[in-house]
Amino acid sequence: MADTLTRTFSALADPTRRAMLARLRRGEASVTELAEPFLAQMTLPGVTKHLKVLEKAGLVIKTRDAQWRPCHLNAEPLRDVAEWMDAYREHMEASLDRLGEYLKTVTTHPPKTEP
Amino acid sequence: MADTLTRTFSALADPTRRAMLARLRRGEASVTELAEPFLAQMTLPGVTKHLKVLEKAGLVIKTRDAQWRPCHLNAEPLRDVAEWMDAYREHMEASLDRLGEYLKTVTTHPPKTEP
DNA sequence: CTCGTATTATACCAAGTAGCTAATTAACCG
DNA sequence: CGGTTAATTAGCTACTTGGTATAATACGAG
Repeated sequence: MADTLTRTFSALADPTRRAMLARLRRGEASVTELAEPFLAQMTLPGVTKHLKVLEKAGLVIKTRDAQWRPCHLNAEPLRDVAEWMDAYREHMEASLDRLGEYLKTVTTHPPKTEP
Repeated sequence: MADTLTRTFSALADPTRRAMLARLRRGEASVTELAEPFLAQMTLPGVTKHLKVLEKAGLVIKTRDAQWRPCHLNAEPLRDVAEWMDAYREHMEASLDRLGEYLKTVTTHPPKTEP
């Protein structure tokens, strides 16, 4: 279909999927566990579809335990993204400069948690 | 339409658009200059459409100079991506470990050029 | 084996995206 | 003004995506 980077980026281009990844950061979860926070807005098959996108991108690995499919995070594809972004590091800093020199006095930006 | 992160990720989820960004890393370019490497596979209006996606994501800023529209890179949205990825840094390292300890002996991976 | 729960697969629809060609706007140059 | 270049818009087709509902499969408990 497409190259790894494209698959990874398009998998990440959805708030639901990013939220699912954020959930998996806290540990393994079955499909229903994973789906639970979204069932108000979406049906289970909908969640499964999103999950499949993440799986194809290699961001999620599904194992088997009886009738459950415990899913866990695989951040390996994100390393390719990080590598790709490396080429833009200086441009990011440049855009920072453009935003204002005063930001430079604060040498580090505090880590934030993803919504 | 969608949140910033989603727009950014989906803008990046296309090899042509990533190549356009890579070109802009080397400096400003007009639309035709930007389009030139792709005209074998794509028409100019096609390029314009991609450019508009990048523009809406804020990754490209278009200015005016007579009948030319010089485009330049704006890496600022990428900082949001970098920030988002920060939360997965430890998982990336963990996935590295899982892939095999032998990879750790090769401390650096050779830099690649983006297609 | 049968029932209930967990999960996946199939079929379908609405909406969005990517590409094309052709036509249009905008700005320059003579 | 008329011609040329740069870039965009419009209108079309084909494909993909996100969602639904419904059916099918898999497993554990009785």
